[in-house]
Amino acid sequence: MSTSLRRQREKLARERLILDTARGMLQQRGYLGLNMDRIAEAIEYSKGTVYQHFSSKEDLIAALCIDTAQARAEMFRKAASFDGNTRERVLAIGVADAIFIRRHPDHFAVESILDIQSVSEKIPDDRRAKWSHTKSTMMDVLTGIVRDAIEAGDLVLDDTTPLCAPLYGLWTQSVGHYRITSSEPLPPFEGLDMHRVLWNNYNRLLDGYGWRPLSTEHAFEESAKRISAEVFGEHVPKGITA
Amino acid sequence: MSTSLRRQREKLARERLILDTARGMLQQRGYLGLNMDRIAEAIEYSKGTVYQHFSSKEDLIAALCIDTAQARAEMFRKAASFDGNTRERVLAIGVADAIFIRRHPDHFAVESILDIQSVSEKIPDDRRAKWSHTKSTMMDVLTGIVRDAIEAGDLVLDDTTPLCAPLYGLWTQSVGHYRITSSEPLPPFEGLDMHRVLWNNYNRLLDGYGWRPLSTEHAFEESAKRISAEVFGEHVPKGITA
Amino acid sequence: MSTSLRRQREKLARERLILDTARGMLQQRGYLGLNMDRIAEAIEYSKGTVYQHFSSKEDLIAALCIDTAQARAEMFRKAASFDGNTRERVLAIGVADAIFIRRHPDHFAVESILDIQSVSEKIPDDRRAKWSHTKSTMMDVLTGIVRDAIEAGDLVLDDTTPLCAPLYGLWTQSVGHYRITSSEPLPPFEGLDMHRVLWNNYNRLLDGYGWRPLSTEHAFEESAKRISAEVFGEHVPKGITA
Amino acid sequence: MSTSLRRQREKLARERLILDTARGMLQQRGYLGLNMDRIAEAIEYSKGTVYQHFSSKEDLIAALCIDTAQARAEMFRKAASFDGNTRERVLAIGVADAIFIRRHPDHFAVESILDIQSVSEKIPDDRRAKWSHTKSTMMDVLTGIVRDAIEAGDLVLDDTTPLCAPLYGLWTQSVGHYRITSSEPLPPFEGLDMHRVLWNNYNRLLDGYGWRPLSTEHAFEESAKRISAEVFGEHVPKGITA
DNA sequence: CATGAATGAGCCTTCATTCAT
DNA sequence: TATGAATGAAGGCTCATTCAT
Repeated sequence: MSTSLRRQREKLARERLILDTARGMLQQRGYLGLNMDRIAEAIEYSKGTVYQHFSSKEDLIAALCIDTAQARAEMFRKAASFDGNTRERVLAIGVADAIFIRRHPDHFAVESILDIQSVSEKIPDDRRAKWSHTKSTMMDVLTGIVRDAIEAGDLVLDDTTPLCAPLYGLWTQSVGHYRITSSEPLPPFEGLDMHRVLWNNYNRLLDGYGWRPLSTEHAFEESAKRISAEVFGEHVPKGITA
Repeated sequence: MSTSLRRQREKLARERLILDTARGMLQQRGYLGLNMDRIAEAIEYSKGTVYQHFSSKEDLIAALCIDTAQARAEMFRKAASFDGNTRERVLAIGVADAIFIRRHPDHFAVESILDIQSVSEKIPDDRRAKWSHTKSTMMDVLTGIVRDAIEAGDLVLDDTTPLCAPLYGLWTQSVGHYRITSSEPLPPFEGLDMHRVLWNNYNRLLDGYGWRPLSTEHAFEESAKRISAEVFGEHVPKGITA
Repeated sequence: MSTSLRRQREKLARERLILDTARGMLQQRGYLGLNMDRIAEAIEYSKGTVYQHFSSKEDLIAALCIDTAQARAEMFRKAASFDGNTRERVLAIGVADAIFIRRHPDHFAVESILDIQSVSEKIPDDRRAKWSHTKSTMMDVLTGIVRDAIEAGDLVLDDTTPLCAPLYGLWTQSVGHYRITSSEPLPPFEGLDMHRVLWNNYNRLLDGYGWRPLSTEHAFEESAKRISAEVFGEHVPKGITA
Repeated sequence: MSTSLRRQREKLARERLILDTARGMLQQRGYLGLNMDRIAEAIEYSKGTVYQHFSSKEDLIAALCIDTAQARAEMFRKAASFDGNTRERVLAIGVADAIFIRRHPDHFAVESILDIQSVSEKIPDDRRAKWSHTKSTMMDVLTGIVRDAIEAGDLVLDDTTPLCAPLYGLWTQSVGHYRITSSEPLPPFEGLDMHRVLWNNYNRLLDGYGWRPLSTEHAFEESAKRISAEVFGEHVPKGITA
């Protein structure tokens, strides 16, 4: 029946509305400022209605996280499919992440809430499964690039180094960079463009792995510009180019 | 008078007791699981007594953070004074941090609480000042090593690269590593020794900077063993050596 | 819909219940004896419900004050419209106030709480506005009578005497009388009917102003009886007549 | 022994110190802002010491009240002994009170605290007795003047009017004036010099009683100036003269 | 006598969740 | 299905008072 189809659509739209509202609140007032009353008021529906979509506050936060992580995964997928050499493609991930952080500056903070045990245990199983799946999807994209690089001979890893090692280097830097820049800058970093330093460190690390072409052999800033424009239709994020 | 000296000692001991108890709670139940009632009950003193030491819950958390950060700074200082080349000394910091993380697996989680605005604004000025000072101290140790490396000719940085750039690479990896390992491991990393991967990435990054001696020129695993033993009187942390 | 109308009614009834309960508590145990827990218990609703009506303890006290002040204003309005000469009308206000004090012996004590700065600053803006408005309304009634008296030639004020001067004389006596009688009576007043003394002093003051007819020219006790009966449907308060 | 005499002196001095400190606190931060911790800190003695002087917070407040009331009684006594006619002497009390209010603007607020039952019942018997005695003393001075006035033929009261009636008119106005001026001024009173209005009303009331000489027969403003200067060594308080 | 650490009842307020309508 | 009034456990904080030293 078309009625139920319309209902279906409306339900999805309301779910979107709740998520977007909650995200805004989280950004502005932090975890402690997020509460079900305020959400209900902001979306102009009742609290009961919110609970029809999300079984608990924790469930809502998990949904929020998954929602953003899916957007991130999609960006990574696009980045990985950039038409260039493998080193360009791995850097495309870096570009994607820089853009993502700019778009969702609060994502990691929300994510870290899910690691709190008392929160985590209230997430329904189906939601938890979806969360795992989303993260896996994201990692698969990344390991795919490394595999391609090895196949293409751009990267050579010795037997004791796992496939994901270079990825882990990029990953830790990205996460750490997010954490560090979300506090007050420490004196030695004050006034510096840390995004740029991060980008350079990506290259130093990959150079250290000997992933070809090295940063001394290729103008990756040019690549970054092309990736931003072609893949994401945006200007290259501040910091990646001088 | 000896009486007041004893009082002084008892006060310090109780402060220790509160901090240790609170730390344990934070580890087990997160920020929301930490509450003044529970602490008072656990230490078998009244709530009022807790408040005589810390003016608010936030003040207590800040004190907790400073307490651990001071231990970390002290470890960094010791590491930096290791009698070896500059590259060994910078890796000594990595060793120190690995040991620190093993000893205080919850530190960064606590630290991130202080970045929440609603928390931060309740920290008394004197405590806040101490917190800043502790962080600065720590960074000074690190920049000192880079300066020494440049002076000794072990490291050459071009004009566009700030002094702290290689540090930032290590720093982001350390922080990111902590964040990542505090959640469930993702599939590609499952079963791997991520400490070891981290340690290798430190070396790859420094190799990428051309910081001499390169990891291909020196057996840093040996250095790590010596550092652990000589500086910290411990076995080298799991992961740094194969 | 009739459902929501009933809800509306119930809500108002509960608000009444809370106010009346709180008033009783304030009377019996003072500001410090008024607490939200006790109120909730007394009305047999939960604390949360009380807070759905009044956003804070201070808000509740303000509401209490406004509630009673509105009753007072209404009594003043009725008194002022008494069909008699202007001096009778101004005394009608005195009669009204005597009845009011008998009905609400605690009102001024509550009112004085609102003057405490720490209390005042927690009153929400809308409530504060209503409070101001209520007080203004009351004063307008009073100045109206003076204006009428001057117009009718019953009262002549020289240039240096403001319109509200005789009012202020009545006002201060009323407020002072309230304050004084709420403590233990002092020796010279012991056993006396202070209401009667107050009433006489009203007349002496108005005589001092030459407000016609003077108390020597008119039997105001008779007027008081009529006012009590006709305007308020009550016996004249004890004290006004011998 | 002279030692114990010195002790005695020191004790009295400390009692003064505590009272003065407490008074200041009450003025600045109200009843809720007055607490034993803060007092002890301010006087730089320990809490235990404060409790050696006053058995409870309520006892302290009562002592505070008595202390100020004694000063007031003393001022009244001086005023009553002014060398003039009885009407001048009764107005001297008004002048005294105006000066008193200027010196101790918070006195009545403190006094009203003692009327709260839960406070009152914690006052030790000896303190309570002293409080009663102080108030009686004050009233005796006043009734003395009325008695003198009747004896001198300046005032004639009919049989139904108690001796203290005119006094009560002044008293209520004084107390009411204090209460009213301690809140925000209401619109009709805004911008007016209410002290002056009060003073005029004193005269109107006494004129209403026919207390000779009437305000039309004598320049009481001149008397007020003399009283202020001769009795209290101060300028006449603002308001009493134009 | 003086001290001040310790106490703990008491208070205000918040907010996730339920459920009758 | 939507509503939102009602709930009540939970938690942060204060402060008068006591008492061992």
